[in-house]
Amino acid sequence: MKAEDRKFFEAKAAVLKALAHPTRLWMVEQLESGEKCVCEFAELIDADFSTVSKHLTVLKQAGIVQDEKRGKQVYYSLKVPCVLNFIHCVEAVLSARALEHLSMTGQTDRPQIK
Amino acid sequence: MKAEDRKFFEAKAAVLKALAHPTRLWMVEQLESGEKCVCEFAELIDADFSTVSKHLTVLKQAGIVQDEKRGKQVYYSLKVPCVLNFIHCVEAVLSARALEHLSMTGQTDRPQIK
DNA sequence: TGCATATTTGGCCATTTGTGCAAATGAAGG
DNA sequence: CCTTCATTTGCACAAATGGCCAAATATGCA
Repeated sequence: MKAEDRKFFEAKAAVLKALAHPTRLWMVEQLESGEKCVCEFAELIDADFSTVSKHLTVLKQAGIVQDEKRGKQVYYSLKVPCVLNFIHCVEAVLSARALEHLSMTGQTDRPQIK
Repeated sequence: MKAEDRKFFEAKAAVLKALAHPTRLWMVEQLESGEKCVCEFAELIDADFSTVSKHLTVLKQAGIVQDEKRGKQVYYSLKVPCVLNFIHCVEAVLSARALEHLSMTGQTDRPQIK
């Protein structure tokens, strides 16, 4: 594999890595309905402000969200909405896996997406 | 956030995490053109067999690829082809970021990417 | 059988990641 | 200027990850 190709794969992997955390994934989905400030996120999940802030920084560095300071608050919003599409594909992976498991465990339900 | 929701986000994040590595991402893209055995991957990149094998195991656990043993070799193939679509979205994120860098280093105002 | 080939597994170690706490920054309004 | 509120940054530490080596496992063939 060429060095430039490697760079490209590293860059793409970095974007996926930013999304590959339950809290950050949740944040991205929250942003589907519009911008939110850090305090709103912190209120919805039970985590330290600094933790929330750091997760948002990771998403921002990856180029997935953008921030805007208005007054005392910082508002985050989706910068590349198509990320939502592929989260649906991730759900397809889970469904495929669930089907397999189903036939093994007999489970019939699965958490709902809102 | 409810416990079941958290589980769901953890599951989705786990799938993304499996893809969030340059080597594994490369492997998935290689599979676009059809199944490959472990030795083919090991040959194409310069890595230990055990390393290649472990990466493939991660992808398999995530439900992204499937394996089939035929003779002495184990062939891996894509199980959920739609993952390829969202890799394209990842590239869109990179493009947006590249545009932004351009405008930051250039003389004009920064255009908003939506 | 026994041997060669293909792949997986286990151990070990360096590096990265996630988290909370405490301290620092920055804006708004007395 | 001083205080307050919202957010970020630095620090420390536990946990997870990636990589290689060596050993184990599995398959096909002589």
